[in-house]
Amino acid sequence: MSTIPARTRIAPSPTGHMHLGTARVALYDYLLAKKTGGQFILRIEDTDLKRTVPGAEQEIMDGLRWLGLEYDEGPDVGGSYGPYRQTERREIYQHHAKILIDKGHAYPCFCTPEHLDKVRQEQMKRKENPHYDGTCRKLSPDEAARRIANGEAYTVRFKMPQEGVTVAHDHLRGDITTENKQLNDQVILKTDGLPTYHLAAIVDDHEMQITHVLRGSEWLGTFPLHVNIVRAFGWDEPQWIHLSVFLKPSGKGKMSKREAAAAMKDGYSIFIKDMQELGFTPEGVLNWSALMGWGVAEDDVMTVAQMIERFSIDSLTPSPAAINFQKLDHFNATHIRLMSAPDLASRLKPYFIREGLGVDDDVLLKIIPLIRERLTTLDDCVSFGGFFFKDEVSPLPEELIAKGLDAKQSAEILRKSYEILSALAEMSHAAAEPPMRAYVESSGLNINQIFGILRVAITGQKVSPPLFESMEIIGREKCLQRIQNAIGMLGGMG
RNA sequence: GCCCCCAUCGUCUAGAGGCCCAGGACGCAACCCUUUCAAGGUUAAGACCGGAGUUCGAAUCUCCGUGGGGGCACCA
Repeated sequence: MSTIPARTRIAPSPTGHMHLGTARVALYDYLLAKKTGGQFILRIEDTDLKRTVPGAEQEIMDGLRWLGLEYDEGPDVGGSYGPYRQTERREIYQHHAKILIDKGHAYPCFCTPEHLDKVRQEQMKRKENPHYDGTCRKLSPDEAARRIANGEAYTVRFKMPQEGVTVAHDHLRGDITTENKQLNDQVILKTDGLPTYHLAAIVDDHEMQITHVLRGSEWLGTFPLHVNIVRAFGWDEPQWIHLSVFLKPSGKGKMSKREAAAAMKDGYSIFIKDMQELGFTPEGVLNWSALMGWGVAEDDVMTVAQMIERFSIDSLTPSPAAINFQKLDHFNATHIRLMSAPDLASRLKPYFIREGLGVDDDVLLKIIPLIRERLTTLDDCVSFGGFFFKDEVSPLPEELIAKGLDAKQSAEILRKSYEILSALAEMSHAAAEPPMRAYVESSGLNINQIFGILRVAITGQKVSPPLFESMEIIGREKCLQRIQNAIGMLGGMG
């Protein structure tokens, strides 16, 4: 394991909602930085003005913070390698584009988008690979200078080698060899004076002294370009690590808008901003996404601290991974069970409030042991424990009638229960259960029938936390009142 | 079409030539526990894409197929 402190970065573009893929790369970046005592950096890649959406940058920062992936340097926290927003680094890129031109590694291109489009069409018609035809590569520096002076709009293209091969080294995949004739003279500086990703990322990674570049495998296609740019500058390369992509749950193709919508219908999402609302925890989301692309042999339930402990870029996997939301449920539920009661209580409170329930903090703390292992997502607390915070419950009359009994018999059971329970000074678990069990014994009825009716009367629902523990928390008066109400409902049914 | 990448249970993965008639996790099934629902415990079923090599020996190395994924923009 390398002991050199790693500087890693997550470099999202603010063009839409922050999704799972970004979160997972950020996690690995974070783990590597923390593991080695280095820094984790947020850099906003906003060079495409047309695609930038307002609020997206904030969503990224909120998302990272919600996950607990605090960055050491970034647009809103500063740092000694800023600015951390690429639109604020315009001159840096222009300067570097000029260096490349002066070194003969790049050239101004005056071709219009229309012309380029036409060339591309013709190439495709001839069944050739679409590529830049090299018109401006042949221009003499003098002529190029003259046309620039003339005020002609131009881009800057990187001059790719045309013969031989480019060998790029990826940490997970080894050497990736590409024939240079397959490569293309890509635009690195646009007519608007802003760089494309290819220039911006390379320059920034160097200037910000990034040691490890973790990114999606969708960048493999332009990987040779990137290493050629680094080499043209004469810089040292960072360690390149191309991660696997996420596939949709079926494993057929990557997540699409349509797929994201389908997930939402099932109560899942690939967007970080939705996660909290859906009741997922940062711990669960992190643990889950960490394991898609990271091979851990055993003991796969991990806190972030444990992940830092065990993380290694060598154990990352290069193959595509199908998203499995059931596993998210599992990790989420597991981490909920691992939380301390006060911690869980504070996280649950907003979900009760969201449902318009008034939360008594003492009661909330008391119900934690009762509902904790029943929760898959945090918002499940409402269905399992909402009745604790209501004055009255409204059971469905038909649910008050146990299987095999009629309304009259059920009402009789409730009356008898009332008699037993009202005789108690306190509605404690210890006091209430023995006489009720004795009653079940003597009645000749099934325990599920009697406790079931009582459960519906007390909690208003057929499925609930354990009955007597619940009754203890609800309290004597309220319990007796609820039983009365239920008897009333049954009476009304004739 | 061209280029690149990937390939172990349904899914996520362990496995870096003999420790593997392949281990863990999710899910699934059964049983135990049990006042409902969970949780927990025990058990079961379930995979090395195919074919050639290399080797005494291959899930592990090589090649060829096949399948899957990604890319081929003045987007990232």
